[in-house]
Amino acid sequence: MALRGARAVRKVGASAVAARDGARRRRAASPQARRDAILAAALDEFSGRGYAAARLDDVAKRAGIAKGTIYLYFADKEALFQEMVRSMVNPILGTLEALREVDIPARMLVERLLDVFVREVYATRRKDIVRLILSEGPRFPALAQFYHAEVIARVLAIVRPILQRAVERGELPNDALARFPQLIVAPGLVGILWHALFDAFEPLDVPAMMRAHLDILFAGRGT
Amino acid sequence: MALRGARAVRKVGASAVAARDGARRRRAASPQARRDAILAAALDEFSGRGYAAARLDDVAKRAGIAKGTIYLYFADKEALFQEMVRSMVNPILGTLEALREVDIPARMLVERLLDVFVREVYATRRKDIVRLILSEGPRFPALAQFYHAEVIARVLAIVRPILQRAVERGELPNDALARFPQLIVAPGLVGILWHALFDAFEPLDVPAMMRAHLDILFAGRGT
Amino acid sequence: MALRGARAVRKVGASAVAARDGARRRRAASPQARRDAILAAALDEFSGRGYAAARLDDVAKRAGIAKGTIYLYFADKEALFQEMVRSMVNPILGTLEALREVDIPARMLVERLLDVFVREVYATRRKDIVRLILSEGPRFPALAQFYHAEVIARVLAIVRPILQRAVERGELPNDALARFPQLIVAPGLVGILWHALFDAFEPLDVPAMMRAHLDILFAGRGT
Amino acid sequence: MALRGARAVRKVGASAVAARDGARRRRAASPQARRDAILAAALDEFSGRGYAAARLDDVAKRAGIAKGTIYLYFADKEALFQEMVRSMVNPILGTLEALREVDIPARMLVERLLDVFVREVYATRRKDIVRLILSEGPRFPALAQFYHAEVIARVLAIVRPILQRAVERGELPNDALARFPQLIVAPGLVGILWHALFDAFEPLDVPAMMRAHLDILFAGRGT
DNA sequence: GATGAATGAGGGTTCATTCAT
DNA sequence: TATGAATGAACCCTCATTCAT
Repeated sequence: MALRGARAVRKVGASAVAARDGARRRRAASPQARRDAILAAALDEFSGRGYAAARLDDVAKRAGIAKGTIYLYFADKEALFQEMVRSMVNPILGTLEALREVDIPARMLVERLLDVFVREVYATRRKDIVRLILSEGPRFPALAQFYHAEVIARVLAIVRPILQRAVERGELPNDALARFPQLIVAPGLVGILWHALFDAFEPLDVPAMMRAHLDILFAGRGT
Repeated sequence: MALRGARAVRKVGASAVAARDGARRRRAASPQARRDAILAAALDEFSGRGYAAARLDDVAKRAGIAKGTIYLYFADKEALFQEMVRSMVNPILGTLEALREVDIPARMLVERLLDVFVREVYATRRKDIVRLILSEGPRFPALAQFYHAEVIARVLAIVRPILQRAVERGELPNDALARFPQLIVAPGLVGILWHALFDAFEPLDVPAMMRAHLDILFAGRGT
Repeated sequence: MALRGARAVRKVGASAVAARDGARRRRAASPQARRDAILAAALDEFSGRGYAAARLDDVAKRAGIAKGTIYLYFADKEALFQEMVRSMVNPILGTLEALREVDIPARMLVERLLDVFVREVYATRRKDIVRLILSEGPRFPALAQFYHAEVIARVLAIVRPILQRAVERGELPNDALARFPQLIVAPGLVGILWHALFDAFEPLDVPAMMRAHLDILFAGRGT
Repeated sequence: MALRGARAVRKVGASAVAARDGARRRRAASPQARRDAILAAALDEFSGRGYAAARLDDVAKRAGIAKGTIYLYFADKEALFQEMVRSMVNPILGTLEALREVDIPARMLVERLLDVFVREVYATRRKDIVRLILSEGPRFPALAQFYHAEVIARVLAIVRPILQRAVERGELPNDALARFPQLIVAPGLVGILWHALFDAFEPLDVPAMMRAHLDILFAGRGT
């Protein structure tokens, strides 16, 4: 108590920019709004430092709340992390269902898929979520499983039959894509990772790369 | 599991000798051998837990040495990490140079590239290095820069002119690959990440996917 | 168990209403009734976990009120604890006065005392109060003093002259009991503590032990 | 580091008297000596504050070591507590065996028992151990079981047959003590608890009380 | 060089207490 | 008066780093 001044010193990392303590908040934020603020702060901190190095102290500061408040909304650090990821992934699941149109030409399907990816993932904070899943997934099997079941498997289930039919109809030169639809989004991952790692040294025009990717997938079959 | 057991009290008494089980013999290992043992142990621990969660204690145990010994070879945890990555990346740089053959058909170049990737990266511990760079790179800009400069930029420099020439000669249906050679290895990354994240739920035959990828890149142009 | 479950996130939303299960109805309980409910809940929690480990949160849940309400009735955790003890001790003080009958034979006095102990203390929640005083007393000198002044000293003041007179009249073989009347209740404490600690391993028939104790105190002097 | 001065302030409780930080210790204390120092400090802190309220920080200061050092010798706070209790109880187990003399008169046995109690328990730190077991036992069933099995049951096993024989030989006026040998030590517990709770208000001559107890147990049968 | 006991800053988590509603 | 979300000090425990041997 008497030490307040001294103890308050403590070097404040860059992530503490948003700190706003000292101000008696206690404003009438709805529980949902407060939960969302914590999730948003968590996204920043987790994607900025990685799960292990992120500090709940910084999450709290960034969310404009006290550290203990986090525990009113989430059981612990791990739960906060996983729920944050899920909260970012869930809204896109509906979008995926919109792709489920049986009689669409393969090319149109792939175009839509890449378009959704660029606009809903690459251009948003979701690209950080994808990076977090790729980085932390091995330590959070539940999360990897969730992402596989809810996103990957679902997309594959939609895409595979359509590509298969396209192969049978001769719309595709071979069955490569039908057998490995993962190839469709591979450049998307490269885009996300390149952006996080190498953009400072050599920028990459990811949307243009995605279009080039499309040109390759449907080469010579008219644009 | 064996590592977990360490959570019990580290008995300080005479029984501590037995704690060094699994350790290499106490023979007078050459400094180089000892350094290599530390690097090998570091690779295991870092790729198993991630940088932040890896414990130098475990690295030491795995290397069969005392914790303090690590500091005789490396300045600190971060230096160990970075030097470990570099030590894994360096040996492949020579292999890359071998690709520098001016007058090679584009397809053959790409085939060799993918082959090198599968055999020298995907089938080895280097796949873990790639994962570590992708995961930890944002926190280690020096490492990202190193990897970009020594591997990425180098490969691009080799590949781009050859693809460019192939385009000019009409060997490729469009210039997509020449403009974004990143597309060549994109499936490789997917392979590595899928293997680490989703193989338990849905296995993926990565070599087969790479061949399928090749089929797409050079579709209709004969196998 | 039910309390343990609380460790999960305290859901903040609408579902919080259901969290008040087991709680008394929301009728306009009189302040006295509410105070009593808190005291009863406090007894349960304090005697179950000890002072330091008891959580006011759990006291509130058990009393069917909100945590903050406790502070409308008690200054803080310590005050709640001390007042709870006092509220349990006070009712027995009258009973003690009933012992103050000047011309009673020593044996009858002791019999009554032990009988009161067994029926009013050992057979009731007051045994937990005694345990709490014994356990926490050193950290709550005010409580120890209160208990000594209100119970111990009072009983001693009643008992001593009667035993003294019995010695003088030759009704007792020696003055041991007159000098140390504490010996009368010593087995009572053993009964309480044994019950709390060792009953699971070796049950003890405390009332029978108290009768045996009486046989010893007045050995050979007829039942 | 830069905060050293400021951080060092922090109100220092009475229990920190033995603190000696600042002085580069690292002297050649044997592991056993250091372990013992921790156990001694733990005894002080636990018996002074109770298990829950004792701070490992204070234990460390009192032992003249850093906080983390405790964890080199004990798995966690609970292990420290339990091992401390066991380390205090174990040395007396041999003494108990010395009581195992088959053909000893009942009175002599009881005298020895009470004598051991006064000299080995009441007059030593072991009285605090007994208090801790009585206070914390319900929260540490393993400890209660250990104490019951190693001390209580053992003493009972020694004492009961001898008392039984004494009853058969007519050396005792009744079988009360043979059936409830707990009555022998009951005053001992009262002595310990009184000392901790009420000595400040009304001192109690415990050794004298034990002798008076003996007078009662063997009343009229000669001193 | 090698060791590993010791250090102590750091961070996750708990919970008594406050106070706006 | 009653509520319970919010607060933040306190405390257990971990682990990178040091250094006497």
